[in-house]
Amino acid sequence: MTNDQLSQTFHALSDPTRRAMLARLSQGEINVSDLAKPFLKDMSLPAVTKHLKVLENAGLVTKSKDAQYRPCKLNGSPLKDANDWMETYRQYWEDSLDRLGEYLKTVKKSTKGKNHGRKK
Amino acid sequence: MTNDQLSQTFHALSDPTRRAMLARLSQGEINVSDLAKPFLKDMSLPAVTKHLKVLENAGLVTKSKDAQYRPCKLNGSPLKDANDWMETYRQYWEDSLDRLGEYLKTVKKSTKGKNHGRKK
DNA sequence: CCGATATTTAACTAAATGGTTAATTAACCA
DNA sequence: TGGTTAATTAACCATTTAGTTAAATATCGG
Repeated sequence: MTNDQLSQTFHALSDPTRRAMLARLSQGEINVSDLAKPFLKDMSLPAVTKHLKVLENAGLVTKSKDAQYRPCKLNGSPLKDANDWMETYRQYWEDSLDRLGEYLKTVKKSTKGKNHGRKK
Repeated sequence: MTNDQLSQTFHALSDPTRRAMLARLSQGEINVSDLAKPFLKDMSLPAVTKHLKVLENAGLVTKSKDAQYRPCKLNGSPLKDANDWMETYRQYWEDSLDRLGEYLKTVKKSTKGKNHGRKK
């Protein structure tokens, strides 16, 4: 995996376990073992710790200390950049009844001629 | 990598080469070797083909046929689900001057007492 | 201090990723 | 037909990932 911020964020989101952890964290702080509980039928605690580490490395989760507990907190700020990146593609998923956009695409295509878009 | 749709989409976005390919594709259809051109100083053509495959598997790119060329087209629709997923976390990255939200977090914390949030 | 709980680290393994070069397939065109 | 271009596939390799079990660390509480 590449280690620029945006790549790390998208990578962290590319796993259902990690997304479920974020979902739980969106309801409030929770320590590691309580956070892990729903996943322990599928994987071990160290496996959960590793997923948590991926989220931490992406900056999506921060841990603090409370006795032997490690309360985890969601930090959404990396999602802002991810969202900004996606925003530039919005027109490509919104129903493209944007006739100007459609028209321009058509024009571009028809100017290509028979040389498959390469120089003569 | 997990193979549910959303995971595949986020995974596809978690690489700068693939994001650059999408950026280029957002300007219009382009065949494989023209799309590959900017990357050939960093990697071979088969490497590009593989990245393209990841984008195809995620449904973000479709290929058609024009003689020996394979024009590639951006398909943004998988980004809709990704965006919808992120949307539910918007409040966690938008500047939280949402005083109600802040207040509720505070309350939750203070009701925990000394038992670290566990049952008696 | 001691035993229990919470969490992390270590050491290992199987499978996936991301790249390579060489070979193959497919279509054009002179 | 035969050479050229476009693209994919095959075979291979190094590194990373995602999991495991077992051991280590840290803090609480009696």
